[in-house]
Amino acid sequence: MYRKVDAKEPAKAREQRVLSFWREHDVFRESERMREGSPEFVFYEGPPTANGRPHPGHVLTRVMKDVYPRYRTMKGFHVTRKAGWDTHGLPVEIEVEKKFGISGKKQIQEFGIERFVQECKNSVFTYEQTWRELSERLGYWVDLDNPYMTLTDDYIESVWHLLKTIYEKGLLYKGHRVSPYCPHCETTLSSHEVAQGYKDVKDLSVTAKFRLLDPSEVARVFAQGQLPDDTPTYILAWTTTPWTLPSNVALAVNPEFTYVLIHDAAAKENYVVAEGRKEHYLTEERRVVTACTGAELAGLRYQPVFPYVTVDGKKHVVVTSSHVTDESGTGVVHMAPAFGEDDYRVCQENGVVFVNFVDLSGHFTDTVSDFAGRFVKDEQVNVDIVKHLAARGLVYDKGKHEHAYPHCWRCDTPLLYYAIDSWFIRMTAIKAEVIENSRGVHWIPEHIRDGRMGNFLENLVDWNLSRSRYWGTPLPIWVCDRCGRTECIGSKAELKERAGRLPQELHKPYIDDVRWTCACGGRMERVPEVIDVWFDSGSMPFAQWHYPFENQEQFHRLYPADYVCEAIDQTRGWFYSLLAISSLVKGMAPYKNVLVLGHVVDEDGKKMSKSKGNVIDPFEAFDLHGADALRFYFLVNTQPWNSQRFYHRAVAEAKAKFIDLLQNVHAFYALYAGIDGFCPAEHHVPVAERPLMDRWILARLHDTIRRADEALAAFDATTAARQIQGLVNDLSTWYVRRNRERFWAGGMEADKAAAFLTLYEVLATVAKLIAPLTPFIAEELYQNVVRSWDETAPVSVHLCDFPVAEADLVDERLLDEMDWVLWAVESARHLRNESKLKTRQPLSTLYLPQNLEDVLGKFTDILAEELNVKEVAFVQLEEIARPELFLNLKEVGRAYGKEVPAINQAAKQAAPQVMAAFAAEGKVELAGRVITRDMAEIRYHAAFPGLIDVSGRGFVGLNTQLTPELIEEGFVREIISKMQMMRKEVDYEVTAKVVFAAYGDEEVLAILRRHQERIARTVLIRDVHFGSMEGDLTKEWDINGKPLTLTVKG
RNA sequence: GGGCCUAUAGCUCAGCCGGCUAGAGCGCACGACUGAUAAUCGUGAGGUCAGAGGUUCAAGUCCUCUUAGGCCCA
Repeated sequence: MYRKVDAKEPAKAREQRVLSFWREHDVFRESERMREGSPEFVFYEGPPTANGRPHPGHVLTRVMKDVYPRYRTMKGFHVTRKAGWDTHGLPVEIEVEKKFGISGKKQIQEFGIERFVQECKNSVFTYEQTWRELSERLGYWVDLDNPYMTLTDDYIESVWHLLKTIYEKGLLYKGHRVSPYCPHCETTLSSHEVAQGYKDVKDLSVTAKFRLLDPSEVARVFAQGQLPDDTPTYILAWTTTPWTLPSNVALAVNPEFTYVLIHDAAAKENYVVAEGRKEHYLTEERRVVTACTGAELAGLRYQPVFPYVTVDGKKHVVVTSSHVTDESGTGVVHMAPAFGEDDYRVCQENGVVFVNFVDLSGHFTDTVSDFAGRFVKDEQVNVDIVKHLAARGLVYDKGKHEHAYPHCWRCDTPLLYYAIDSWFIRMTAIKAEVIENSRGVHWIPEHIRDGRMGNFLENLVDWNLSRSRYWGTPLPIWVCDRCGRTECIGSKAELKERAGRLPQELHKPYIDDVRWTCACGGRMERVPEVIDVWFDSGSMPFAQWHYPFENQEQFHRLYPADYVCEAIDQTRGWFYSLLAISSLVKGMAPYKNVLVLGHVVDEDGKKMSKSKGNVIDPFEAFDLHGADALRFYFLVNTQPWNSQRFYHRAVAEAKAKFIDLLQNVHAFYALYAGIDGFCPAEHHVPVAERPLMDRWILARLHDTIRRADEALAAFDATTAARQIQGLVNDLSTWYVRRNRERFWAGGMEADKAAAFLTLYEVLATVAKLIAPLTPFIAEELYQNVVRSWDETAPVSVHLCDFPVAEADLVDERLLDEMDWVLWAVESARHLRNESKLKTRQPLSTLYLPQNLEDVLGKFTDILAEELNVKEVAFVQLEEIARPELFLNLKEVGRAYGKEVPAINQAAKQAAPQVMAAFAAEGKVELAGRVITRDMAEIRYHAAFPGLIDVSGRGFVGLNTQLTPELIEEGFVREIISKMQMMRKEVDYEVTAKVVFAAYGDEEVLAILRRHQERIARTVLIRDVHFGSMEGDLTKEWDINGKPLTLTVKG
């Protein structure tokens, strides 16, 4: 009935067996089914993208995502675990571009948008099988057969519904965003992409002259004294992008800076620059006339350097901005709002007009009549622009400027900073609410709340929703080409009502063909953008159920989440997008508990990345150590929000210290329970009637259940894992080791039954206790220990309830007392070690403090056996030891010099009360000198033949005097030990009786004869033959220095 | 440049509300045990608690600054 356990079986084989068992009995689904109707523990799965291979970090995430749902299921909750896939976005497009060797929008258009989009769709699930396998091998239970996928029409429709809700609240608006932009690929680049493409280049730079208008105003600001009011005054501004000058609409100065007015006597004109830059603009001909602050310059109007900006509104004025520095140029920055993020912002803040004279391919529009159609980053264009200015006397200076400028990582084209039409969600309007919602969330670790997330929300900006790409959820906004009327569509039904038809799918390019006629007679056409993929994933609480079009009940039952978990980089990613959308639509946080994980790093604490080549393949780790070992390592190693080092040696260690240890105890139990055909149902020994050791390990067990339960309830699996590891370690290294003999006693006396029952109860409970943490070994243990005889028990450990700590079994006092026992054992072993007398040599007496008799008295059997002594005596220290006041001569010498000999003499003769006084007060007077604690200590010497050890907790003494009887017994133990080793080496069944033959030293043989019966009983010997014999194994031994040759035969 | 986290033995980590001589595992050396046996146990060596200053009767722990590393963002 018990399967014999091969503790050396590779973990992979064991786990494969468990996996097929789970499949066969549909255990995962059953675990959900059996809790239907129970309170819901709501878990949201953050969707990964399946077009890349999983990384060790994904293993950690999945472990932490799995543990708590499993735990809660066992605690009686229903946990819906719907998988999800994040399918849209630029990374997918780039994979397809790579596959077909194309790059950039033009080539995509040549490739065909329909074909491109279909290829994206095909590529999305490239690694789905690998991800499935990862989940399965890891024992990550999630419903991969009914996942939500962001690319389905249902999902998109739900997202549209959310967008329309936001639109109707007036929070969705169109603006511009200045982004790094490649005019060749006609796409914006992410900061990551930009960072890849910096190159040092020499660009033409120019310091242009902007003539101030309104001489009277200028005269008022600068009290320019004797200079005629009509002296032309120019503000100087330096730029490395002359092509932006035709779009100039303002000049920015720092309001805090001082600006000086420099008069050039030769040219009879004035220049304005920041004071911090003035030395670069002074010559013999020039002098500083006067100065004013940047703030005072604000509002001055100037003559535009090009005539193209004709739009009505505020333009060509001096504005202020604190971002202006005086580290280069003139301390004045020319503003072209379409071509710089700061420019755009400053112009917006100051109500200055917006113009853009460069088309999407980077060429001047017709408005710039002198340069129309020319590419702005072309060097000659910039030269021509400068010449054009120079011809009109508007160039102060020109030169070449070398700087790092970003280039497209794909096509090497210099990037433009370029204002793109963008749709925004006005997050700033609900900022206070978002912050409040976040503050109500239980962030784990807590510092995320006010730290990373809190700071991020304090600096909240509007959400730039649109992406001018192809593969994504289309922004459902239609605009009339005549009257500009806009409409946001919130469902397929609405779309059909407007357009009279639906596209074949809600993706580009199909959706772009859906048009209708506006009330004004114009044509309603969709804006070209798709949306940020973060909006997709943040919509999942709604869209995973196709809410509100279907599954209203599911949605309401499963919102908000009790638990989500991702790595820390999701703070501004998924955690934020979920929070933002929920706050916008529902006015509340979408989750209650958020576990934020650290990153998985390599052995040296470096990030694992493909480029460094230090990524450990998760599958290799599964094969090598097994999923349980991986899971346990991640759980026990450190709290999961710290970064975790991951390397094979560390996982192997976790396996050895927990999985293997437990499997060893399991093997031990299976072996002897098998031999005796032990069936727990057939025996009953009340716990109160079991030996102390049994009561102790049960107390230890139930104490651990309580602690582990508390920890898991608080999302602290690390503490739970550590508690359980401690239990398993005590079980193996103390309980089983100390009680082995009870399991191989003959028959089935009450004591033996108690031992079996106790070990059974512990193992059966541990199986359930570890089920959420290490589900494979838990199942293995449960099947063999419980299900092998109890067919009424649930089919799988994962269908069981979590163990309940029984308070009356947690005997705190007993736990405390066993701590003292272990202290005594350790101290005594230390003495054994010092005495050089091996444990097989019995000794007469172990001395322990009398005041511990109450605590240790009932454990004398255990102590005597463990330490192999005949007697445990509880005594006063003074009875067995003599104290000595031992001086630290170096310290005493430092204080009292040549008086040391006299003081030392006094110390050696110190009366007991002197020593008692020193012990109590830490100082005493010797030979007229004060001896303090740092100068002396009290040492104890054994007053009996043996050793003594005195520590803060108490003392332990070991009598090492040997008698002939003790020596003879030592020989017996030695002979038994050698015989057992031989049995093991031949590998007889543990119950097989054997024959031994012996010859050698007469004294040893005499001892063997005298104790033959006892030896035979212990070693299971049928017959001892004195002399030589043919057998299975013959060995020559050294028995305490005397030769003995043994032969064994089955 | 801003923010967050981390720093304790050769390595990986504990260390509660500030409180006895700062612990564990691994590794190393030595020893032991043995019907779990490529398992197990003990002992030993190994510490500037990153550095400096402060608060306190008392600081690894609280405060300030510095240094180094990691992460997020500009």
